[in-house]
Amino acid sequence: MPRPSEPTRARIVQAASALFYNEGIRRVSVDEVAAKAGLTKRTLYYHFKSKDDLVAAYLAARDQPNLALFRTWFAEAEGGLPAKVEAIFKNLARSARHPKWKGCGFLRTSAELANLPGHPAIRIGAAHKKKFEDWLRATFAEQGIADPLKLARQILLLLDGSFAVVLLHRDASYMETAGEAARTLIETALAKPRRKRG
Amino acid sequence: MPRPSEPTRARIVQAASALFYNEGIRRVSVDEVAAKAGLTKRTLYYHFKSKDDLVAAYLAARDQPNLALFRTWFAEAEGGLPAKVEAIFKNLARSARHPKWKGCGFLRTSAELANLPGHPAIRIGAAHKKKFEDWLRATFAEQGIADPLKLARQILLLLDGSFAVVLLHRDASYMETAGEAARTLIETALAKPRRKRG
DNA sequence: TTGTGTATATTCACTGGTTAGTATACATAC
DNA sequence: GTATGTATACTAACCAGTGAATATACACAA
Repeated sequence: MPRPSEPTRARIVQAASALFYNEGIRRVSVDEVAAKAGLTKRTLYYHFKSKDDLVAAYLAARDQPNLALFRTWFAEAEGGLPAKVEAIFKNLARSARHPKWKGCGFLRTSAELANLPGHPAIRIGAAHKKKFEDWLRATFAEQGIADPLKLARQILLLLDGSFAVVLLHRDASYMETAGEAARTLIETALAKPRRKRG
Repeated sequence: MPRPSEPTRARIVQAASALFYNEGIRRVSVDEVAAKAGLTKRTLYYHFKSKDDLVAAYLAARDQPNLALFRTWFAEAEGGLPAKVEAIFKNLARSARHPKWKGCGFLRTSAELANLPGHPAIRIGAAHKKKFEDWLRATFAEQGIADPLKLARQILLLLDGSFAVVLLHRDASYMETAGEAARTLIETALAKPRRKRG
């Protein structure tokens, strides 16, 4: 087992993240990543066995920070469940108004690599979205919502829909519209009987 | 004014559409498109001034047929407004279960070209989605819904969200879940007073 | 009917640049 | 003196776009 040089590896992932997110995966060459990381391509290939491997590392590094951000926005919001979920959308809208914002890296990667269904990076993206969905589901279940998985998936659909739509139109207000829809769905679910709907 | 050779041009767009949709825009070379169309690259460049021009033509060719399909699904569905909108999602789920399905070409293009915000192809995609949104808005307005634009945008968010999520997970059942959410939102909007909500 | 000019349409062969990945050698640490 | 880590220099393929020549069709004059 080789002991990997973590600072170097981390520096490469950081450079790759910035370039892949800003320019697109197929647009960015391994040479560019190496140059941005301040080392040669050959060194990069010492730490990563292929470009695909590097792409997977780029998304893996985004997994936990992204989830933590969503959880923080939820936890710090005032109000009940609908307001706390809607706060995620409001915070996301604020992020999306930053000029460097370019959508969701996981979704954009799955769109760009749609011809390679089993690609490691796509698997990491799918796992990331599943974790978010499961966190929402558990949160809804705690609140006694009748079908927490379905509601979690509907919120996820609105969230990922707003990533896609805002990227296309460059109009972050769609995220607030999605937040209102999420609020409506949650309020409707809360108004239903706790066990199973009839 | 040159008289363009329409059959040749159409054949190129057809070849480009299949390749760009299946493999991704940056993955596909102009040589591949020319080969698939049965002519040389130089001939292709007689009909299109650049690859970007060809990408724009690929999406422009999908605009009207896609909209017509949605309108047909809506028109042919039984039941009231919620059921007719939900029918769009059900039909989309059926399409998405086809093994060659790879998401929404407009959204995937905007994801792949996110580093080129003003790209002609992105403009065509944005216009396409606006047309769909406006058709929904007009339909909702006819039914006396209080805020038809907001509801239309929420349905669009669910639709584009299902494109993104189903592409990532390769699980078309998310489209049916999105359809249920759409139904809930429309039923809630129909239950509200017709003019403005208080 | 035949010749000729012109715009449309197509091909071959090429350029200059880029790309993922590698063979080999060298450095550094312990 | 051996593991780890870095750099130089290279390959073989690919890629967007172009220069120059040619083929085809059709209008119109002789």
